[in-house]
Amino acid sequence: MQSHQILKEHIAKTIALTDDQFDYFFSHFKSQSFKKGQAIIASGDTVEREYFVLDGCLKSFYINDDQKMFILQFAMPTWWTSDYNALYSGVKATINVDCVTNAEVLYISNSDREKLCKEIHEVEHFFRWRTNRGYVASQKRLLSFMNNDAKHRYEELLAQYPALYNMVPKHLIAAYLGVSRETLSRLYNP
Amino acid sequence: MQSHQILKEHIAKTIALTDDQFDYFFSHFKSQSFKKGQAIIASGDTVEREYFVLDGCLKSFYINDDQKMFILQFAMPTWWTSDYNALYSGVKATINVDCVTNAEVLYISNSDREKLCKEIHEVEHFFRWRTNRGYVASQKRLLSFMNNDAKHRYEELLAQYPALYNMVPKHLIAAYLGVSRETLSRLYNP
DNA sequence: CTTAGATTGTGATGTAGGTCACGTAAGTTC
DNA sequence: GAACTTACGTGACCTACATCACAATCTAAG
Repeated sequence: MQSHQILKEHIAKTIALTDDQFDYFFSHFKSQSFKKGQAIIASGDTVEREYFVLDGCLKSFYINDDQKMFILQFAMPTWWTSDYNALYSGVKATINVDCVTNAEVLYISNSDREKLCKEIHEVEHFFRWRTNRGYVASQKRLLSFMNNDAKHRYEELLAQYPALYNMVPKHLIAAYLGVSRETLSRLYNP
Repeated sequence: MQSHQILKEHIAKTIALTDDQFDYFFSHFKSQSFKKGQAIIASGDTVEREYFVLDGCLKSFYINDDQKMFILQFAMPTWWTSDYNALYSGVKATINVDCVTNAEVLYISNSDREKLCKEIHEVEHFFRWRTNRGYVASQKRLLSFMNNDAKHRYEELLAQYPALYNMVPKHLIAAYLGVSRETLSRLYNP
């Protein structure tokens, strides 16, 4: 499927744009291919773009002072990702984004998104709802962290993304769950 | 200060409305007083409104099956709160909101907010940015949970809201940090 | 084929924080 | 001002998970 069509169907779930409007909207995106392991945003970068995944899987993650990795999000097809704090506030990136698998993405610059939001009211509506959903999801995950143990969170994750199990190495799943890879290993090999 | 003025100054930080536009916007809000301890949203409710705090302090929290409380947010003056999952999706509340102190709030219905967002492009922009900031804050808190121990999170909280220390009982701070009140007590009485 | 790097399992041991139990002090209510 | 309730501290013990160490596969590059 064409990237044009993938994005169009994704947008159409939230707002109704005419074909001309969508073509104009789409003209602000560029596509790019990445290889497995390749970095898209590195800590310290100036972040100017956000990414829409067409194919493959990205991860956004934080590396702490002890070089330990914490994964905020796996971005699958039709997911958006970036270091939003850096993108919105203009500060340097503290979050990294790279490729778990080979990946195809569309990207749009922060300024083009803002321009489109201003020009087309419906587009602003779309981005408001996208963030609304992200906010609710983020609060749910926070609650799960406070409330549930690692085993419970692991089952939750697999229920939500069965594909992940055979797609990404276990130490990345551990980094998403916030446990050590050893503990994760013991969870399903008791 | 009048509630009209408090909301006006809050909104003006993000968007520019004419006086007439703001008056129209404001006409969709109603004010309400609550006593300390009073419930605003209870788990199981249908949620139709979101709340803007004028004075006092609210908390939004989750109660798990063991009757253990987890605080998502303390809402201070000029903060917004609700069960956003319930509000946006029309499902029953799973989050509770009540008053840590006596409180004055403004509230607006979900349908009036959506109507205003449609009628006034700038208003939609305001709510998009409000959620953007909330999303970034929520991700930061999630990272802090994964990365830092309870003592670190406690110091972070006090740095961010020094007022809380003398305003809310310690067991609520513990419920925000995701530790038991005993552990919190031992953190600052070593 | 061969070597180097990932990936995963598993034992031994350490620790942050939970739970239970009890005591004290400070508000509240009648 | 007595009777309750809420807030807070603290000791004893328990548990989930981290860390360290080592072995076994598996994969990819030369």
